[in-house]
Amino acid sequence: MEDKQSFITEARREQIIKAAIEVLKEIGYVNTSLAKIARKANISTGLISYHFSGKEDLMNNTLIYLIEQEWLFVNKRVAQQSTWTEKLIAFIEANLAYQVLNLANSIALIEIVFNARTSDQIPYYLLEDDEEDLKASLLKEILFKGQETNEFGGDFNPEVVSTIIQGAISETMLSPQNKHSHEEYSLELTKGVLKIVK
Amino acid sequence: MEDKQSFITEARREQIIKAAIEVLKEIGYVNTSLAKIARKANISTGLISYHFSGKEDLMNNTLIYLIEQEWLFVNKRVAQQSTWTEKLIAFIEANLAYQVLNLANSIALIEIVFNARTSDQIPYYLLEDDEEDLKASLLKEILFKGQETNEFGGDFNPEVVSTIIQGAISETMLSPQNKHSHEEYSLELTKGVLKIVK
DNA sequence: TTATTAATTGATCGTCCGATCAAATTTTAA
DNA sequence: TTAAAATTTGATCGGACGATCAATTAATAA
Repeated sequence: MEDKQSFITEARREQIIKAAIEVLKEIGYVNTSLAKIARKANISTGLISYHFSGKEDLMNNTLIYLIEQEWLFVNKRVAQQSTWTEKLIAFIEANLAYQVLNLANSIALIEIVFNARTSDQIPYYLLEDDEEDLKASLLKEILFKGQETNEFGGDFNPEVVSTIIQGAISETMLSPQNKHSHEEYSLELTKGVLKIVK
Repeated sequence: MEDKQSFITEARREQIIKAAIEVLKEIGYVNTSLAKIARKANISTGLISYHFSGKEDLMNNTLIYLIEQEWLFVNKRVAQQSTWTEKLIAFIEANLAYQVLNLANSIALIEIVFNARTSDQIPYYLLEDDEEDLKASLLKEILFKGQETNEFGGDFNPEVVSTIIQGAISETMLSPQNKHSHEEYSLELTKGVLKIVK
């Protein structure tokens, strides 16, 4: 039946995507080829072209997969909290935790974001997402609502603070801080953010 | 004479590097080739190989050039200030200003950092620099000294705050904030940072 | 001026890539 | 069981790449 077929196809597509993530992590976007992804997945090169319309399509689907995985993880933890302060802390901690727990995913995400481009050749990292980026929207919502309900102070710009927080989270991945552990960084970051919003 | 020769060579090398920066900005690292750089510089492909040992060598030299340009700009502005608070604000504002004034340089820097790799295949963005990164060292010094001299408060970790600031600066490039101008962002960011360190 | 060295060209080589497709295999439906 | 459809293989194609190098031109020094 269709269900079974689409199930097989879906499983194969996920297998290919996971192989792509591994290869991206190991050798980076520049050196990643369909042949190497096929070898990693123990399938033939042609099979990738059968399930994806080309390299670009595979990379786009891998990006979507990675963004969704991250979103599911972060959103789950945030949703468990009730106050905006708790949600804000959960957001930061969940992001940092995800990076540690899913290093390959985080690296693959970076490799794609900084190399893949839209059909009009604009790199994803210079794209103005806003509406499409669920994670960024969630963070902005937390900051806005926390301010509206007077749980946070009024002396900060939610848009700007949102960027600061996202930057601080991203930067952690890029600069391996030996001096302090991840827990320590998480603690210090939330402390600093609370100083800004409270 | 040697001086004249090395002067010509140096001029040619800089011409090639500047062409590389333009091409990197326009089409990204993945699509950048020596042939395209040569065409941009109106020279033959072989000439690039004459002045650089290969593509990798050219990219490494371009990276060094870009880092130095940024460093000269930022350090100059910071050095003009006397107090650590002034230096900290100058550091942030100079970084943001450089990105706006030298967009091509900033984009080319990103393209290289996220794609070029060391001889042992470690991507630069996962490298633990610390000592070599003058800009990062300067920021840490400002935070440390400001704390030592009690110009800043003691309730923050300089290493962590350094990462937060660098992340916030980098993130500005990546998320074009339409809502607020660069000046506004600069103002809000320094305000937030001062809340953390004061 | 002339011999030597430096700088530059552009054609060419081998390699790897993404994409294609006829053939083989497996799965599904009748 | 059998015909049809879906899945998978692996060889092959044209193209772009980085690198090389003999040949040419320009600059320098004697």
